[in-house]
Amino acid sequence: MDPRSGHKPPRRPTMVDVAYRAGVSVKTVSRVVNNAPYVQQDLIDRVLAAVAELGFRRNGIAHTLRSGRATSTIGLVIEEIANPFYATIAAAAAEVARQHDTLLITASSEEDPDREQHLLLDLCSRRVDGLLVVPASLDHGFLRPEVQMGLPVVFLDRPGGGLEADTVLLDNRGGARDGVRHLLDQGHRRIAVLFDSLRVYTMKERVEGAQEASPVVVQGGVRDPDTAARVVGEMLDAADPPTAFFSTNNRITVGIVGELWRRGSDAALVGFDDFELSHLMPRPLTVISYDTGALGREAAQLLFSRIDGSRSGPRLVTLPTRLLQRGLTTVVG
Amino acid sequence: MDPRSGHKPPRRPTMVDVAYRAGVSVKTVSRVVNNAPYVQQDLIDRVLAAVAELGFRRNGIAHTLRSGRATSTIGLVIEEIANPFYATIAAAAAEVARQHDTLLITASSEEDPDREQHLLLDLCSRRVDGLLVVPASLDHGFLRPEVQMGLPVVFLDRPGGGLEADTVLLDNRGGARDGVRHLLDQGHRRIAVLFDSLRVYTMKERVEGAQEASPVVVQGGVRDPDTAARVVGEMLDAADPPTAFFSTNNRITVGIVGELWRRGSDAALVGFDDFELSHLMPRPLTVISYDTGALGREAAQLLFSRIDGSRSGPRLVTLPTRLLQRGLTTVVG
DNA sequence: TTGAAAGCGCTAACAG
DNA sequence: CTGTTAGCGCTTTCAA
Repeated sequence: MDPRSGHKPPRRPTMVDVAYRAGVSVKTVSRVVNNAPYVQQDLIDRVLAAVAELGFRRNGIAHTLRSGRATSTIGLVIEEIANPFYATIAAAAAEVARQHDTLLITASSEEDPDREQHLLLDLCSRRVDGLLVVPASLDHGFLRPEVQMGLPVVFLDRPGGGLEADTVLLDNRGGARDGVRHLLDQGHRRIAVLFDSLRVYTMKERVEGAQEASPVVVQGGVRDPDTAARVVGEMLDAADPPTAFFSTNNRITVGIVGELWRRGSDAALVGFDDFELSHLMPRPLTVISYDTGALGREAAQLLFSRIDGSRSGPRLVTLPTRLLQRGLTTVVG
Repeated sequence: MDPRSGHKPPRRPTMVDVAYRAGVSVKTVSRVVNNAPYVQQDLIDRVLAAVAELGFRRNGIAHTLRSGRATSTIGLVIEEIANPFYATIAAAAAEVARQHDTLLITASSEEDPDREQHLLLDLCSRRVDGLLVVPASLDHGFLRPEVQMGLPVVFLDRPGGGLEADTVLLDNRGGARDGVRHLLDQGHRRIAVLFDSLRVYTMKERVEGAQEASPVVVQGGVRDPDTAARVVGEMLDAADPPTAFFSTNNRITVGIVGELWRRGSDAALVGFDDFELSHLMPRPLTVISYDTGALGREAAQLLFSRIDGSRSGPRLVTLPTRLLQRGLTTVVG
């Protein structure tokens, strides 16, 4: 590019530039910029004028490096930002962070352990003040050096592996148990439980919770609503069909709702997770609900208590679930 | 605290520590850590061993300050992280960022112009490489110095004010026009348009687009589903009721669906925004759909093209909408 | 191929 | 109250 082409020099003004322009020392500029006390109004005015004229803005990088203070940034590693569950967690964490004048870097692991590790270590390099992690892998030992040097880590939704750290979980097992008991109370004895994979912590807990309540028919590999619909169809067409279904997540629940509605079936349905518009589903259902925001909030609060210096042993918080009636009570068709 | 209480010194090892331990110079450590060429394998091994033993991790703050390179961070300021619309935008932006080895700081303005300004300037201090902004205020002139010094800014969903910058919008006006025309084609002549506030850019565009297609009855102040339901009830109970409703966002749409269902009304409904589970709504409806992810993706791609040096004039991208049939086709009741 | 010295922009610790 | 000096941890010269 032609250096004479009139582009403003892309170099940002520094405190030295401001000091020169205002005719004061750099330290005075620093004091004014940081609202330090004991500066003459006269100098304050001159500095602020120079700041405005030059378009100066403190370089937070240099500030953080020199002062050794916190970056006022925390990291959140989740599976998928667009998923409403994680989005709600992120929003709650961001709000707690804001109360501590801290910003949130959110990144998706996409369930990939390598990616999770890469992201977490990158965040460590950036010297975040703390880490909120929905584990995608079973081993987080690679974080141990960082934790030993004072980096607080909180796991949420699932326990982390190979690292002692605060953890916030849902009562998956208890919720599932309650859900199946609810069906038993209504007289159901043939109950089918649909789940995706037992390798996912929450799913395993939920299936086991269901089994604690009653012997049930379990069916895995249900990874999306369409599969759920197909599986329900097959079960209802088979001999001695289930009179009730228990779903272990809301994607499965939605698939079941659709299929039961299409068939005009009156089979009962209890599903883990509430979801938006569940009250407008075309048939009644019961959901196992919980406070997703609380998950993020509790985790973030725990994190900041550590950042603020709390040194007690690792804490485990388990959040309760509750049953709610959902769906339109007039049957469609 | 007792200094002898066995806590590991919270001081992180630096390249100096690693160099000392490996018996090499700091510069060699730097070379190894950064995978620079021309280092003897022997030294590489010793340095890596020392790195592992000490739990060294490069201080990204110092790296960024000294090298003057990008922070590999971009900022996204939206209204509300938990809202699926913004969550989808954030996910798309994060994915594009990832392709550029960049992390995303997401912050909510909560529609508060002061908070928006504070957040944006904070992000500038942190020397993010670029800014993605869903405007909450009408004037972003305060960003001009930063933009002049080379900070790329892209507005999305709404135009920014007082600042020339790339912008990515939806075709709100055209979508609304198409929606109302769809109702006209079906023979409807008494069409009610429900909206929240004309001070919101997208809402104003949508209402005006509807009016471009046909004279309609407009009703503002509809800020949530319950209000929408109440308003619909009042309209249907009045003399000469509308035969069709046009909703300007999905919250209003959901409220209308519920009320029409409760009344068993066969009034037609077209709503701006598609939404999750719209296909399971207990009555037919038509939605004006668009690719929310594309909004975030286009904006982020535009941002990175600027970060990578593109210097053409400000660009405006408008994304298309399309009509889709939703809802269960058997009427509930 | 390796190292010594300087310095990124800022603030801590002094001295005045 | 204000200024000078040194240095955060790293990378960029530039010698060796």
